[in-house]
Amino acid sequence: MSNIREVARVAGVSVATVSRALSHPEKVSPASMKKVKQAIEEVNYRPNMLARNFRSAKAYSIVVLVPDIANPFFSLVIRAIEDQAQKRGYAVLLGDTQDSGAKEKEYIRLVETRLADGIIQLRPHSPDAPTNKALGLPYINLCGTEDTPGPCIRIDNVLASKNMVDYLISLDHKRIGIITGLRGNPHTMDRMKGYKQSLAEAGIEFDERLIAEGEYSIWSGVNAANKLCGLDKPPTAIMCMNDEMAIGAVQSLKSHGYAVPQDISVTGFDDIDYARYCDPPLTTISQPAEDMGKIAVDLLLRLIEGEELSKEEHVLPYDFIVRKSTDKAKEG
Amino acid sequence: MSNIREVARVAGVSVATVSRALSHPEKVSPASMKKVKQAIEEVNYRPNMLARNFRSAKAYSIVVLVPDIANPFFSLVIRAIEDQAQKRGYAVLLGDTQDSGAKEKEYIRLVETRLADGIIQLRPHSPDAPTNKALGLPYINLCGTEDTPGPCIRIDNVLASKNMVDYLISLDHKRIGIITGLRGNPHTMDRMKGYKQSLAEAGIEFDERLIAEGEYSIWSGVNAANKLCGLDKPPTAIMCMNDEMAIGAVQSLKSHGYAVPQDISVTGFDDIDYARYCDPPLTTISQPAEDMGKIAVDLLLRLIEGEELSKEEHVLPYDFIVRKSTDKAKEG
DNA sequence: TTGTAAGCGTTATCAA
DNA sequence: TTGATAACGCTTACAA
Repeated sequence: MSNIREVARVAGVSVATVSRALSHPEKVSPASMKKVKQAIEEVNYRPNMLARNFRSAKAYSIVVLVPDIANPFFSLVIRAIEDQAQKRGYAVLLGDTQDSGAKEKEYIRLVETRLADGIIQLRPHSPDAPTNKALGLPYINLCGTEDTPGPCIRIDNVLASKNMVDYLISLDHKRIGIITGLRGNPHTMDRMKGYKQSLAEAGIEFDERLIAEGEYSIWSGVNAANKLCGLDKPPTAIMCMNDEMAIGAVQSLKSHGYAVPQDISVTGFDDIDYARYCDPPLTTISQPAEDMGKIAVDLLLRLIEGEELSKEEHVLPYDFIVRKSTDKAKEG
Repeated sequence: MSNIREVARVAGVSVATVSRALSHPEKVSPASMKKVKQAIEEVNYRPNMLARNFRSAKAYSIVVLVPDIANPFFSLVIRAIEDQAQKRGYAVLLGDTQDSGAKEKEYIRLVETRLADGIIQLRPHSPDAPTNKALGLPYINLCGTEDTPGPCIRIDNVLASKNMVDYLISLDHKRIGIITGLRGNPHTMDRMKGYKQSLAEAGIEFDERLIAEGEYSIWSGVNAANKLCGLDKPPTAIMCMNDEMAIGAVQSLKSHGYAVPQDISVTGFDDIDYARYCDPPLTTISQPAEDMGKIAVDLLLRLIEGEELSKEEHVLPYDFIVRKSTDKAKEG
């Protein structure tokens, strides 16, 4: 494979001139430029970026850590990250952790060993995650919560959740079930907080029995809804902490003979593509996935370029989307 | 940041010994090993992989080109690719092309400039794609068709499609509509071929009017189904070339007052997660996404390591999955 | 504007 | 088993 020396030889100039022609064209005379270009053509030269990166001590790549790339909401965000990163000249290293601390660690090592310049992590902050010990590395948290230390980009989950319950209450619902994520998950805690706030404001007593724990998968939504169906007095509305669980819940309710929304209203969270096409289409919260991804990249690159952002927080607006999965409560 | 020289100095050995201690531990005496390990701890040394890669002229990373990461089937495959690549010591650079030739080119350049060692592309072969001109680079095609040149991993789309139509015919369907992808797409062509084969074998005449063109999105499935609904004699079954279009079709049929499957049967392709949870759950073809991803990585690494695989083809088995979206035809 | 040459951190060759 | 040293391809002072 041809290298810069070869080009210099063919062009009849020095390697420095070739290097300059490529990186700082303004510092090279038109005559040299032409010779260099011709030589590059002639020997079919492709700069060795491995050498350039090594020399400049930058990898021009960022790691994106995600618990599961198959989650449709995450893949939307990642698509935006990839796009913006490429525009800014960075490659995206995909780190699908599957919630494994070991995998997470390996990706952190990529940054420690200079193979990547920084990390964007999609998931709420967790105090015992390896990413916390790697502090000092350029790191941006995406989709986190208020408790996330360092720069983060998110929506206000408490508020969004409260909005949703407020809306259900405005439809005269009083027994509002909730299908949560795992108890310790910060999203779960935030969204639960909004749920409780809304109930409290409306003077509705909080009822422990109306809570069913899931873990953000469709299947867990089915199970949780089964549990709520089995109550003496099932809820007239169920708020789910994401769309997948809502889709599972709807399926479960139907199989138990309940019509959605006539008998029971169901709501989701995230507004993934399928929220719009399932039956009935889901009332849900839409997070600005594309903006989040783009902002995350821009912020991370500022960190990589040495800027200090100690606690920059971007709380983005969300959309409240009403579709057909919610209706007036049957009973007063 | 500390380097190998620093470690050598602290350990009181030469840089060569430190390097060997890390890469070829068996060539180092226990005594030196111990000193090196201590020194590494002491100065908190992390090898600079940028330098290692440069020196060894390998990036230890592969590019995965995908038309759209938000497609659930692709994300399943990518998850498997990431997992296997990490196990083999390679990083995955995500290239979401959005069907843009320009983006595709930039990722090919990553390989040409040594920043990546090879490419796995998820999508059928297309004669005018930039990836074809980049021949000579380690390249594996995934989810392609029979026409794909070079090593590829796929299922037999013609056969799978024929199986599906055979099944519908066995349920007494005779007017079987088909919602296709874009006409020129090799998957579309293969699956259409299977459709026609099955009809021909059953002695059912091919009817141009029963074809509706989509482009593999939910929305296009809605549109295509709208068209089929408008026929004088709508089909009694509709085979869709992927699950997304099937989900869209089901929604359209319902909104036109048709019950699925009582009035019209619908089938999908790919068996994405939602196929199982939509209403009704889809009869579909399941592709072995995980095996495909794993095999692709193993094959690509063989190419990267210099092996010749000129035309290795892996045609994997698929599963035929019967769920509730198909039923006996109403009329004889 | 151009060329010479040092140096980035590692690995590998060779000699001891 | 170890150490000295050249080399990988590029960028960039510095000198001309």
